[in-house]
Amino acid sequence: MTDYNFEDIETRWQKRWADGRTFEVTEDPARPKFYCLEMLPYPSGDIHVGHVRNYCITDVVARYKRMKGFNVLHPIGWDALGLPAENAAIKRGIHPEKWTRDNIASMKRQLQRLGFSYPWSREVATCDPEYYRWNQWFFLRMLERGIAYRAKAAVNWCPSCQTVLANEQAEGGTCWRCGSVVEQRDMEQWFLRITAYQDELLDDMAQLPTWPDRVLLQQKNWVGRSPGAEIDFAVEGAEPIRIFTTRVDTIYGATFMVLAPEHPRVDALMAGASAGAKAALATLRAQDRRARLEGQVEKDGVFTGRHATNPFNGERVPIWVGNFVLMGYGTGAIMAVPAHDERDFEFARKFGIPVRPVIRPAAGALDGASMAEAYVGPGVVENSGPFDGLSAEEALATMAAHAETKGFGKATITYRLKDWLVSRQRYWGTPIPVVYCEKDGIVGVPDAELPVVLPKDAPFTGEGGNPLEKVPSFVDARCPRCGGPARRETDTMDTFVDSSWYFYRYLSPQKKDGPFDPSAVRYWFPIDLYVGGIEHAILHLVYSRFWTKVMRDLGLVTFDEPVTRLFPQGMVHKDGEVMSKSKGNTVAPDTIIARYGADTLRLYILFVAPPEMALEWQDGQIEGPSKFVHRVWRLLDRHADAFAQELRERIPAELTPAARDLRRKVHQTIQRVTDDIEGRMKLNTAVSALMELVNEIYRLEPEVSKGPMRPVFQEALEALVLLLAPFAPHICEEMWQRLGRRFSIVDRNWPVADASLAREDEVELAVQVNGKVRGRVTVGAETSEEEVRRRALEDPKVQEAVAGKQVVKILVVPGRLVSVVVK
RNA sequence: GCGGGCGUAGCCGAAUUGGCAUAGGCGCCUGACUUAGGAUCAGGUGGGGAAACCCGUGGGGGUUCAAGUCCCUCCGCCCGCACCA
Repeated sequence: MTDYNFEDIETRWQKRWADGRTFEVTEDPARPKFYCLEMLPYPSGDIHVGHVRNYCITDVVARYKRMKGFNVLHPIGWDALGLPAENAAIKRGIHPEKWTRDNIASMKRQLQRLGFSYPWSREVATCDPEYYRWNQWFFLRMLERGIAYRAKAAVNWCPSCQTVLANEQAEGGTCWRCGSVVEQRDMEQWFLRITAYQDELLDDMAQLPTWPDRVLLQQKNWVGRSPGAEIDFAVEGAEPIRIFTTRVDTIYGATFMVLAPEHPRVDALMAGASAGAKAALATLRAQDRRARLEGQVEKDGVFTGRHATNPFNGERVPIWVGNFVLMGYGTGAIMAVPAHDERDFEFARKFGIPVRPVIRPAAGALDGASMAEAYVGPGVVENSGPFDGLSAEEALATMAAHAETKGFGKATITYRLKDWLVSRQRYWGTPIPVVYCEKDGIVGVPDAELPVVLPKDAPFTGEGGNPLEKVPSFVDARCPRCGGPARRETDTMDTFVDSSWYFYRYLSPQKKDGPFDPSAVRYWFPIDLYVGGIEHAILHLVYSRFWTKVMRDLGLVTFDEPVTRLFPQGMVHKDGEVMSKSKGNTVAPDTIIARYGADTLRLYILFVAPPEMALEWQDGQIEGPSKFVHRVWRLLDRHADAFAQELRERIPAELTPAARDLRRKVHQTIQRVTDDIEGRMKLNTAVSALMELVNEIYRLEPEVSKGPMRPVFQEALEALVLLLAPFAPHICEEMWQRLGRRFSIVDRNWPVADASLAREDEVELAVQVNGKVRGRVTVGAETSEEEVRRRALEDPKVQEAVAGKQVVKILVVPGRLVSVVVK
């Protein structure tokens, strides 16, 4: 007997895989392909358990698919640009590149230590100039088409990260990376016109039927499509003010108008207002923006002293400024219909503004003076001149059309989605490839001069400002058009640009004359499975969809969506909290591997919870999978070498009951493990099934491992090793070899279940009388329903329960139970 | 507040379509082997009860021969969204 020396076994096979280039793949039209993708890690320094979970899931699927005969692409890379590297440079004086490369090297060792089946020749690091040159190339293509543009806008500024952020990276008014409250600043910045694709982002969800609803719902909410109308309200002695509403059907009930405090017309309208009113306005403007955005501030407002005219009924309505109206949405101005909008109602009651119902609910008329809350349900339009009698729904279209005919409005659609702000005032990102020429303005760097490379000698002082600005050799440039002096753009790109298309680069990572090889894309795309954290639902997963659509319009790909199946894995918790560096509750995979081995860690992570659910890390729980691996080791260690020496014999036609039991369990397990991986990815129950198989082999080992039934035992051991291989690949390679089989198990055919062998010969049926189990009968699997019924009623316990009563009916659920109803 | 998900032994979790609740694992108990065991092997392990039986999937109600699963209602936890006109 030999000890299970996992360290020796694992390092030996990892080396063998590397030396044999086992997981390298090329396009092979003769075989079906499977593109198995995981979200690439940021090289922070350590692989954490969350990564391990993500990559264990994909590795099982990748190895399984390969054993099934698929040509599997399962690559990995590094999301290697970003702020932490630069902060390390400031704090510790290490260059971001060195910091990043060192981290990549140690994390790569950690991944290899886990035995993941990566084709390392395809490894991509986004900080490589040969990678980010294609960011620049895409940017120039977008610039040519007006998808990339520079504009002044109110943007989110993170004072801690010292850079601007995109809208979705400042959700809730806080920075996605550091959590600081962001400030609003008016700045000129670079944007990508994602809003040009907003309808497609919604409509193409129809092509993503296997994406989880919650992800699609989040994306849908984020795009925030609201059909409505824009209406111009005339203002006495000034230009009209345009409002946006989704309820134009209620416009006859508008009793006031409200502008956002930041609305550009407010100052002029209030020029003649009292000092008190101006002070009130200043108070509104000083309110915390984040709190305002989240509705945590009590509604407040100030009357401007001016009036507007409702174009539908010519009525004069007072113009207010209110803190609940946001400049960033619609036109920053609303018509307020307190009778039919909760917010307007609250405001109107606070300031004593009249409430006039114009929708009549089925339950009866409303009274504006006494109603306790706004009525927002359906009904019939009333008090609305020529539109009376229409349903509210009909009125929406009719009244918008009316406004358009009369020239004071039109039907429109407003979106919450804003263009993607991609410029960052930091060093460790992709330089935006443009120069500013005094004569020619903004000029793109010619393709031939790409990549624009980050200078190595930038000063990292941490004193604010982008280090690139302090590198004259970088900033001073020539205009490609006129040859005159020009200033190079020092902003760099959002790192979400890098991750928007990295999965194309894996296909041809060395390609010099383009971002990827189109024929490789035709072979490998779309991605068959994409596993990663759900926190990217509205960030990376929206940007990636957008990027592919842009690439399609550039003629680079022919499809609309890059990912067929998205599988967000659950988080890893410890002590009831998300495991994270900042919480200080992390578990280092290295420590676990040193103590238990990579195979055990992999099994534990997959076994302890279903992949989509939160996993609560509990130290003791790993003992189960650890014992299991040892049990497998001892079992194979007892028998493998002998089988390797023997001639392979056929399984006898006649089996002993024990051999029959074992064969049945083997084929049932093949069926279960295959179904569990294939369908709902229930990898936890797949591991359970393997544990059951091992328990059964142990139970039957004394009877089946010797004598004429020995080939059945051999079949069981080989099936076990094959089925376990995707989960615990090292020990299975070892055992496959010990069984006298050839390297490598990754190419072995996945076993096929024989349904006739898996079927039970006999089944025990529970017999219920009026819903209670009163007896049991064991019958052959093929017994007729008639016979089952008869046998059920023969059972003495059942007879007792039925005695003296009338049998109303008998239901037989094949293979399950018999239900007798009496009265 | 709105939307979605979840709630099963002491703990992590199983349970195709409604069909014997608690598979598998942890922990615990007993035994075997042992100088020893935090190793291994075997057995046991929802609650009550001497037993027959009864009760049990967050609480309450309903549909059904049959409910963890379907319906209503309440409670708790988690995740999204949240003054978006």
